[in-house]
Amino acid sequence: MAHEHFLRRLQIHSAMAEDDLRALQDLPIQVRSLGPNAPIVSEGNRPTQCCQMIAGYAVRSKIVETGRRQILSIHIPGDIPDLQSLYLEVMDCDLRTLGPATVGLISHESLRRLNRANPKVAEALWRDTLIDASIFREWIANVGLRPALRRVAHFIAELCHRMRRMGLMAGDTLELPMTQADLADACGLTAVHANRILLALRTEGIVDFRRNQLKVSDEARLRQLGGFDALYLHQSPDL
Amino acid sequence: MAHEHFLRRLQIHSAMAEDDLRALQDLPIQVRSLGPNAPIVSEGNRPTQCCQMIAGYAVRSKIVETGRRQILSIHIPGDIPDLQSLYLEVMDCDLRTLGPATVGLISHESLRRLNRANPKVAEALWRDTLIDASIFREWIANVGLRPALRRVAHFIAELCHRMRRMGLMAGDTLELPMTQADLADACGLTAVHANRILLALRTEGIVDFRRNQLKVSDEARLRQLGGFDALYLHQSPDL
DNA sequence: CGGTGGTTTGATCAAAATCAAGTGAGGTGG
DNA sequence: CCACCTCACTTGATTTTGATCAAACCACCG
Repeated sequence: MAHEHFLRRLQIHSAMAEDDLRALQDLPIQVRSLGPNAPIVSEGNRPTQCCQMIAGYAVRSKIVETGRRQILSIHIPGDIPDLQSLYLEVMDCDLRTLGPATVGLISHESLRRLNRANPKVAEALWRDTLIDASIFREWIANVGLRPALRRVAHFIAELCHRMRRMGLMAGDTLELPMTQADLADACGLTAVHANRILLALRTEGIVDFRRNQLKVSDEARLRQLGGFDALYLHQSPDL
Repeated sequence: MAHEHFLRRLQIHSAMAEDDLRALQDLPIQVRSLGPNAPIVSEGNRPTQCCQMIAGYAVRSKIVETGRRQILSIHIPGDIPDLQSLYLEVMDCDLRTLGPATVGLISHESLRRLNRANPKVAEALWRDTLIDASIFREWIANVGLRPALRRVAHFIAELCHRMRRMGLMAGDTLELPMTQADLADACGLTAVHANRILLALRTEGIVDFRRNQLKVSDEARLRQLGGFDALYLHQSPDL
């Protein structure tokens, strides 16, 4: 079922009644499989649909004048990484897959109609974009003032928390098709330095990330190192 | 009139009909004067109202485990820096004034009621929070991968653009009650280094920021240096 | 007049970038 | 099946950027 993760995602922060859920489930969705590193939408585009992650990962990113790339967010199944495009005409960043991924496309038109018809759903989607913004705030602080080791730790801690919460990470390992250069771009580091940080985390016995396999041996220390506190993810209190 | 800047602000990105504007104007608002560096809301709070800037500046910020502070955004008259609190229960960052400021408080209840009654207005406010998020994205890229000089240049270029657009900056100077330490916190630098960067910008004849007075002598070079492109501010095309 | 908070300057240090050269695994075509 | 290629990763040496430490300086204020 294409909507399964999506509904779970929204219910993490917004309580909804049966008919709200049904209305969401009735949204027409067009499923598409994408290869690794495939563009979904790019800066300057004017999309007419939103993209919901069904399987795999995607990242939003920007290129600055010096040619370097910054990853702004990472997205997991259930996320709608470009929900902002529903009310912002033009994309201000790129969105592309990390590994192979499958996404569901939902037209702006059907989403806007649903928003007008169902304020509860509109509120949930709005809240979703607000949490998106909250994560950006945390990332500004992360790249702005944490040293590299803590910065990488925070990134991994957040990812694990979000994956676990969606039931997508059972034990302590995760399939994560991300190169060290990608990780570097997400943390505002160079690939070389990211490599050394990963080595440090490995020898410390905290996390081992190699060959697209992430193994978290000491999640408590990881969180503590990264100063990770899930408050900014705004999940409902009983989760 | 307390709503003046606020309405202008919303109309920068959202076209609204007469009665939408009137509905906004009818929102009950409680005006309050604040001293410099005064807290408005803090991380962990559960506010029941939003704060609209009428005069002066405010910043949102976070403190991380190492004790350092990161400024996440700067707010000018017309902004609603904590609009996100309308649908996010608990504050994930602090909000405080920079210099003396006057703000207008609007209850969540009245805003939520207006949102339900008037979808056009709800859409405008939603869009406002989406632009807020877009600015965060730009800031992640700014602190993540620009060297200090460009970073400060981008910060100042953005501020000038936003002020000018609101009709709050006529010539090339601006009253800006911000210390060099504040500027450093906004750019993820130390105060000492921020000082040296400001010196460089001054001797280059680009901007002169001293004693709360910002003078922009060469805005073109400032923008070019900071790689500033207003796209991410999502103003309507005719502005 | 002496505080105090903000700014300036200098000297030193540490973190991360850059430059450079490998290694190693997987994939393709001869 | 092997040779070769490419891309990701690794490691070392060096340089740059910005942080840290320390000490003045300055303006404003009580």
